[in-house]
Amino acid sequence: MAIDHLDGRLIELLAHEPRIGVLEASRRLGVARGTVQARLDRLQSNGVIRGFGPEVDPAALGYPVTAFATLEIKQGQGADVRAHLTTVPEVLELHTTTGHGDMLCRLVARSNADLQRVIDRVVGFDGIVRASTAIVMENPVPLRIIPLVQQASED
Amino acid sequence: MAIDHLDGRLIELLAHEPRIGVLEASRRLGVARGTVQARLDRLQSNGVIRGFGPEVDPAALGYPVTAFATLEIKQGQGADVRAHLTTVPEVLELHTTTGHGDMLCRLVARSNADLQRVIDRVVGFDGIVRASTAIVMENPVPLRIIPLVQQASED
DNA sequence: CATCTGCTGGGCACTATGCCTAGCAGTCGG
DNA sequence: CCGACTGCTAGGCATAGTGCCCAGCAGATG
Repeated sequence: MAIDHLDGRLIELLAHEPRIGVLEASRRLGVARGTVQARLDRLQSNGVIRGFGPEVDPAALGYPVTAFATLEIKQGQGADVRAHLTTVPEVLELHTTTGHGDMLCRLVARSNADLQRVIDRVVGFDGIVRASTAIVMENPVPLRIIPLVQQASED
Repeated sequence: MAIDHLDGRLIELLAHEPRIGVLEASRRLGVARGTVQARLDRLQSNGVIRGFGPEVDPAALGYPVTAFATLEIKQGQGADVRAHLTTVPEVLELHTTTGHGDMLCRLVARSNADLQRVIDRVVGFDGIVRASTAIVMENPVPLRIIPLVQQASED
């Protein structure tokens, strides 16, 4: 379940040079090719590595504005709200949380004006009582995993 | 800058079968290999596709608890707080947002008890006035981009 | 009309892949 | 102490994909 140091180095290597092959990776890590292949297989069937999907930048697609919306949901309407939000392409992510606000979602939009349209679409649904939105100005730490991998591989 | 329908189909294909090669992709899309190669190069130098890094699941690394923390920052301490949060491996993401002088960060932890340790470490810093944390219970919509790609490729 | 750009379809040498084998070191329960 | 088991090494092999080239052709543009 936990990962060892070699796993950690492999993940770091893959994160740094994603299009690298198994053979090249084995050279860099100083181990046999079969070892890298076996580790990769294990990490993937473990679920540690979910996949190698392309990381698409919403800004480059024409959606430079990101915001987080906290939604308050009417009791018992959770499933309906989830289904509704799933149909909105600008909703990139949705979580249900503890606390008074029940859901947190990440939105993108073409502009600040467009964000209004997106929010209207998001909250224009019966089960949503109230929404409060925070627009992202800067992203000092973009989604990262390497530091955690390093910590996890030192056990 | 914007992407066309072929770009969209290519990204979808890559998202669905990440380890696919250029040749196989060209067969699936019914175009020449050189075309796929050229599109991929363009999407990458465009910044639309940032990379193909491995998607690591924090839960599989032993960090099954996710939380979002809203931080209130003392005026003028922003840079220091950013630097501090960057050093905490459990901080996966950090945004500065509009609203009452705030930051929003995504945290993970080994357990609910461990989350307390992480939060203490995060807020145990001078520039942070107050923090409110929402623990994630469910993730009905995991981070996704395909619906947005589809919308963007229809123009 | 000439030029440019993007796609096609093909060819080439080189390299990586997937899959196999055999040997060897370390671990663990009996 | 032994046998079984697991994980790594090191190599071989056929197949397939890659990177890089070319000439031709269609559509858009000035």
